Amino acid sequence: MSTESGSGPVNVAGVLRVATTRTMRRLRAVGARRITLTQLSAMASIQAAGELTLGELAAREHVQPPSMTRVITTLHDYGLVTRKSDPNDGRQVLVSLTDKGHEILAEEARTREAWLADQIKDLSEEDKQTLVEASLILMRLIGE
Amino acid sequence: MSTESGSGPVNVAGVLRVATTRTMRRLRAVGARRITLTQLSAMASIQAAGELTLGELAAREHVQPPSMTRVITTLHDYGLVTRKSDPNDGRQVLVSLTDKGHEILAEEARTREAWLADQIKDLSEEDKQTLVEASLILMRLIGE
DNA sequence: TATTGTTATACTCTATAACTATA
DNA sequence: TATAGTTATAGAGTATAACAATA
Repeated sequence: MSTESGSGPVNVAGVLRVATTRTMRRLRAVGARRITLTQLSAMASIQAAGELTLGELAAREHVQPPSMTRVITTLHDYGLVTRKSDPNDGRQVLVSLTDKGHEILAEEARTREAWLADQIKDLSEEDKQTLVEASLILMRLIGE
Repeated sequence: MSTESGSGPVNVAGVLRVATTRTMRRLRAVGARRITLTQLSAMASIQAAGELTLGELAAREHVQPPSMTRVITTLHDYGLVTRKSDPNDGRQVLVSLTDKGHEILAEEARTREAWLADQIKDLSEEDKQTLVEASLILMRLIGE
């Protein structure tokens, strides 16, 4: 967990934790106020899958089913997702995006990331590459 | 905001947002259940400063004063921080860690980061370095 | 009057436990 | 009886608006 560098051993986990915590706070604070980060993330997963059960979605997002029920209920109230019973197994609920959901997802993703993208745009190509690589390492690390 | 690479332009902000969101979820979920990430982060800032006002602390943590009041109230209830009026300006509240606070901070930081550190330990030195560099770029980007 | 912090209020995110419906 | 999802409940984290105390 320690990496030697110019100034001695580095607590990688600690540095990463602080950076992640503060980046999340900023991303939340900067939000467009219509769709939350959690909802956006869920919608992105639904879009990627096309259609999937609530349980699968909860697993992919690493949250418990009751948490996902809430997210989906809100998105359904907004008219952004559809829910229907699986014809083969009435216990399961199949979730997908509505047309409006696809539109809003694209629009929100742009708006939501505008601030971050704006900070990033002046970075060197090398720094951008570092951020992308670190993101990929993280996704691998946390199992997604 | 786009970085050309082998497979075309990359949405750096988007990739980073997803990675950050999921890493935070994992870090919260893995927590030791006594002290939260927010409290831990506040305590680390207090320790770094030695003693500081509630307002300064809120600014460093990028939260509003009422949010920090809550965090400090909880930590005070736990006996981990002291609050006293600034003798030179009765409006201000000076916050510092108690002995127990220092102990718990050290212990919690270890426990809390253990999971992440465990994932990280098998990475190549190069990947570790990438995570550290990305963290530093992020901290610079979000203004801390 | 301006500043610092607190209280009141509200909303999101998340979890666990208990319940319902279906298999 | 086992599984998928929902409802009930609770606590953390955060914000804005209104207030109190001090300068």
